[in-house]
Amino acid sequence: MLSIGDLSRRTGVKVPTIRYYEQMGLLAAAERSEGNQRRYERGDLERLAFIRHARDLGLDISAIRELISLSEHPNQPCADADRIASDHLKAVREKIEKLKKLEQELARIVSHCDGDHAIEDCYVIRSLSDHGLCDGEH
Amino acid sequence: MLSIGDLSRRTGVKVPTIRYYEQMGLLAAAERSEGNQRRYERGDLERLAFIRHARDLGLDISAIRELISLSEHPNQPCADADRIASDHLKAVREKIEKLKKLEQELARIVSHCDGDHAIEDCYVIRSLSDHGLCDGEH
DNA sequence: TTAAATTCCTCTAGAGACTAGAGCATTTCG
DNA sequence: CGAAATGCTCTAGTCTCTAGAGGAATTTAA
Ligand SMILES: [Zn+2]
Ligand SMILES: [Zn+2]
Ligand SMILES: [Zn+2]
Ligand SMILES: [Zn+2]
Repeated sequence: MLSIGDLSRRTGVKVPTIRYYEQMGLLAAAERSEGNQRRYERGDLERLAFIRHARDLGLDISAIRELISLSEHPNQPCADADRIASDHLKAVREKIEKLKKLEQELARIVSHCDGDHAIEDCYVIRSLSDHGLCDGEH
Repeated sequence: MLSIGDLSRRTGVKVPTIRYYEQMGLLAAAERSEGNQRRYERGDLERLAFIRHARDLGLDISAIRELISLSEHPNQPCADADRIASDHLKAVREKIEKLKKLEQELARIVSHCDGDHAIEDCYVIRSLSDHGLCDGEH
């Protein structure tokens, strides 16, 4: 039986975060010691590692909740799990595209300023005041 | 004199957001009508457009607050403004790098699953359970 | 065995950048 | 003049945690 601190050390998930996941319904409510402290076993360790890995890949809590509930029906088809992952991949790609546009615009703005003149002539300030100076939309 | 709704229509910033910016100290507290409604003039329009553009470029409230206070000292050197923009550009680039790693990993995971088998054999679920199947870190 | 050190408990609040809604007041238009 | 549109303040909710208060349980060392 592991304490919440043990679980935390073994998974790299902070103690309050573990309690938060329990509250959000990702982890089943743990058994308790006589003194009301949480006690975990191997299965909880695995599930928390699953959650952690999914979070690291950027999935949100509700997606993880779905994935967990899917994984509890091993004989069902995996189409839903596939869709969740594909949707997330799509969202990540869209985010990258947006950030790339920002990056281009910001790089252009920064390149016009050598940091060595007065604010009133500064291209950084001027281009923030006037989107007309930008190349694209954002 | 413009009402808050006029300002909103002309800048594309929603009314509650304008009030929020005032509360955060980005916009000066507006003059008021006899009936206590906010009244704006041209200068406020320009400042709000500045804020909006900076937000669209991903700068956060505190960076914008700094930029505004810098722009009120037109004769000072622009090194600080330059630094704020460069730091932000750097942060955007780092975010892109992280997302690209996620994208690769997710694309790999999704490509191993055709969505047409049982959950217990599903590569999506298995790779979430085991980071060892991943190519890189995240 | 007992005292000290560590870990644990619950609950509340805060982060960031808004957004939604309640309940009421003012302004505008026909 | 009366209805519709717009405005006001205040509170609470979004999301994923994180920090802290105040107190209880557990572990370690003397
Ligand atoms: Zn400059
Ligand atoms: Zn622009
Ligand atoms: Zn599959
Ligand atoms: Zn991984």
